[in-house]
Amino acid sequence: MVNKIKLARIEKGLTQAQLAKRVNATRQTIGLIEKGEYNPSLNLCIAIAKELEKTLNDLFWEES
Amino acid sequence: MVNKIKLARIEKGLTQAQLAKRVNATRQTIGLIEKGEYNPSLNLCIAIAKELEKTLNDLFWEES
DNA sequence: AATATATGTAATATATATTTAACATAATGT
DNA sequence: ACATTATGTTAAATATATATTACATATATT
Repeated sequence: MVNKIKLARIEKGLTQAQLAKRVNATRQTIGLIEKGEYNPSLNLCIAIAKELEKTLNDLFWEES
Repeated sequence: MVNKIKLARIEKGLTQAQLAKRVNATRQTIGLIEKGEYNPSLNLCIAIAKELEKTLNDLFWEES
């Protein structure tokens, strides 16, 4: 399963480092979130979503 | 502005303590989230949304 | 071959979310 | 009046998200 965040980031033509800078995070944090090994804060999720022109549901929600 | 989470919780007929228990959090944490003074973790947001039968966007997303 | 870029990963430090415990108040029921 | 329930709030302790620094690798470019 390829990550939705990674896909959205690549669609926007951004590197991990570029996205990190725009959301005031580090490259490492972005990498871990994309790996799905993280439990990021709501504010960071919102910042990422806005930067990638997606919503929270688009990137972080899965119907079960 | 009354909180969307508080509204959804009351609609479900739950107290802060009851919701807290169901999402493995404390009453205080729920209270602070409802006050909007908190930056909760994504996992907690997801747990709250599922328990209240809402989505992340319903409770935590605002168009700007 | 050498350099630059993008990403993976690990150790330690720091900031902050969350818990625990406690006390306060308002509302309700007996 | 008394007890109970729901919520507000605060202080200190604990867990964990995030930053910082560093090194490694793979790929592309010159």
